[in-house]
Amino acid sequence: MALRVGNKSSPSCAALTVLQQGESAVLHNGDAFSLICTRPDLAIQVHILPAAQGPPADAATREGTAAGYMPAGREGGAAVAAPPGSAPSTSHNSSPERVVAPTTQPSQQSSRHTEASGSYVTGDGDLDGLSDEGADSGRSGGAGPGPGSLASPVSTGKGQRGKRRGPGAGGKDTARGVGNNKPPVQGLPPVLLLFAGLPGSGKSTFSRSLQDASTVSWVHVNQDAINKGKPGKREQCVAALRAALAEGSCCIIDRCHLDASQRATFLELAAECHVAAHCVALAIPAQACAGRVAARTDHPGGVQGDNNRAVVFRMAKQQDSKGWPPTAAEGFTSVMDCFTDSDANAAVRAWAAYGAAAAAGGSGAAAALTTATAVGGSSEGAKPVGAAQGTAEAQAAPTLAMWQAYVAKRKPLAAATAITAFFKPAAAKAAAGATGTGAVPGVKAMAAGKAPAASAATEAGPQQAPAAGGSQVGAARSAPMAGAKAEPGSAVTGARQRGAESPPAAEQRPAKRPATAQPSVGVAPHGGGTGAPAGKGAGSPGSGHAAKPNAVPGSQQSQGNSGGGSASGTGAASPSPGGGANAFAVLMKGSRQAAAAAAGAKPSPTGVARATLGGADVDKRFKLDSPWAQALRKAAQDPEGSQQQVLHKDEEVVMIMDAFPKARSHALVIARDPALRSIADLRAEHLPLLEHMRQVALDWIAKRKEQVPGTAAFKLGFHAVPSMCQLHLHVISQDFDSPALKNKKHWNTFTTEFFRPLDLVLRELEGHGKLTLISEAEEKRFEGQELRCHACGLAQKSIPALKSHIVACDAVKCLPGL
DNA sequence: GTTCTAGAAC
DNA sequence: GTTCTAGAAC
Repeated sequence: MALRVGNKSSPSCAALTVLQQGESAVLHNGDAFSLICTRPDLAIQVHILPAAQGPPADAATREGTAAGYMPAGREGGAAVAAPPGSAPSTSHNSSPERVVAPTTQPSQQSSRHTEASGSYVTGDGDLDGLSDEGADSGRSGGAGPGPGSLASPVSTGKGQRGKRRGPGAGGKDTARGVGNNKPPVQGLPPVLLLFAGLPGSGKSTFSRSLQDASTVSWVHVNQDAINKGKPGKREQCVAALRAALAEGSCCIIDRCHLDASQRATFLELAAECHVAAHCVALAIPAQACAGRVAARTDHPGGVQGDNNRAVVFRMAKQQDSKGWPPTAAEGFTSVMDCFTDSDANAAVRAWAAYGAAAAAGGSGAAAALTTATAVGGSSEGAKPVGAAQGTAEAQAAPTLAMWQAYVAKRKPLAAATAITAFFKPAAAKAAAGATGTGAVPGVKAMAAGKAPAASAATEAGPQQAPAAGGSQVGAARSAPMAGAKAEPGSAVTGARQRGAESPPAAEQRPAKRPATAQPSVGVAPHGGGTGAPAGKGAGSPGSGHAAKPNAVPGSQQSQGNSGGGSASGTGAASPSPGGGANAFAVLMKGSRQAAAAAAGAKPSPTGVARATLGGADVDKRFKLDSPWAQALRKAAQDPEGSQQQVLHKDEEVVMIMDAFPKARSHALVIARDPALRSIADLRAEHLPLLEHMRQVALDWIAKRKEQVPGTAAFKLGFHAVPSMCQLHLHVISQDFDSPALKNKKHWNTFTTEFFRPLDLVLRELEGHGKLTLISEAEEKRFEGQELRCHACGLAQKSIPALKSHIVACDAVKCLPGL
């Protein structure tokens, strides 16, 4: 089936390419709607889905709030109950596996999982997951507490709002796991819930919240306290879990689990016990985790205090190479990605619902189906997926459905006309094989370089196994039960098997993209790939920016706006089945206008959409009218007249060296459009320009690295509050070795959230149509933050001390970046 | 954005 | 003595 849409460089065209190769893709057309395309059996289906509603993810993490989840039901509790039609679940194959892994959390989590400090090794119980070398180096770093500090007598039960958990009525004293005094529910299959996340990501808090909120028996096993309240061995955890599962209790295994091999241990256990293994990945930004670790005083493993900040940052840098993020392909029935505390809250609520119906005497399976129906769409043309009713997987369906509803709600906006998800439908391979349209080389690579693949599927009929339904952009990713693999040859199995092959290698993921402390949101699964590989040309289809719009306050004007030509109307509308060419027509009809309209942007007389905050206001806020602030504007207009070396010049941009470089290599790519005075003027229509700016920067970086061997990694980004008029992209090496870097503000404007990485700017523009400016309070906070090494996180007392540290810091040499 | 200055803090 | 901060001026 031949469909021609757009041009070769358009994401939609790329999607069609995928379709024609037997793949499926999910397009998100700005704010207006999402387009789901599939061809599981070579019969292309196109569905226009209403734009998901709801506010963007909260800014809790952006603000660096401490862990501590709100009680279940507080934060839109009712809303997550999957209002009919509100969640455009599209499911078709049961296990759309993400092909692409995240970046992200961007930045904070990248690189190899090298050494961990002694505190981490013992404290978080990953002793068996670390090399001796790593452990040793960590210990030598002195970042962690000594063995003596591990003597915290209390296990995971401590701090539970005053309640010391004891053995539950149902025999919760499983080894040394801590139960919640609730009996196992007859007939409710236990599940194993594996947590993964950095120290300080909130794993234990999650456990306590879940144990409190749930009506069924949950046993919390934490290696930090498995040995009579002290850190123990993995084997002890396994034994405790085995016992608890045998008793019918649901179990939580609370370890960092950044390493896939460590997770495998517990997946094997789940298989052995014939229970489903689910994962909750707490991908909270490392900066926030470090802050929590620094502040806490009651960690049983002693991973606490200011000295352990560095532990978090080190682990964050290392986790990619160890198998982060967790994927359903590993064997998890689902993976929930939590990027914010709100996400975690929702996940708690979702898991607290597990077994609720059964506990109340109802039918878990019926509840599952009911919930699934609520979030599912019609099933025209979709084949039912093998339901696993009666299994833990089926029982978990309401949980997953709630999560999917939450994800759909929290992520109303995805990348404008960008492909955000790929998966191979089960039938595609077979069909492709039958018709000779199998995937061609490059498809997987393309997908691997793209944004994080959200769970995507086509239709989730009421008769389907709810747990199998992937959400439109859900962060819950389904996979087969660890202990009950789907039948060979089934649709489910096919998808899963391919999924298992799909996760890109760490080096393929965009983890090396500019790191950032941007703790916003998270919408896209796993932090979303920040897009195409750094070297990818601007013409690459769907630049692949992760569908992870920043959770920025004040950007809710787009909420509820599914218009822009979408025939789907309001968010409550049901997905439009079929659609076919019409859908594509709508897709291509003014997607940009739709996005702009949704973002509330109004075209100016010059055709440039102005910020909601008027131009004059922006200028006043940014102080762009000062005479001294016009240097870059003049350079844009008259590059030759600039005193700075012109590195590049074309009709759209001028690149010059920064007059006061804050690193050995520090240049600016300046937009020449006079209408672009600052980032406040950016709109979705400027995405191509930004891609061009990126490419110009990348080209220069490549040359620079040849000229200056040993140059540190580069990052690209904008200052949240620019001082100089005219939009300019900073291109800066991470050595920060420069006499012009003199004070705290200089440092923090490049190493805190004041620095807005290009990737995140692109993402926000894709998702929201414009950028949300930080408040003056945030501006001051960022500028005034204490000095910390951007690589290891250690605090420094002064700029001279910081500079000395940077020179000696090994972590600087391993910094991710371009 | 910068430099310069003065005073405070270490 | 060194460093930081704030304000003024550019």
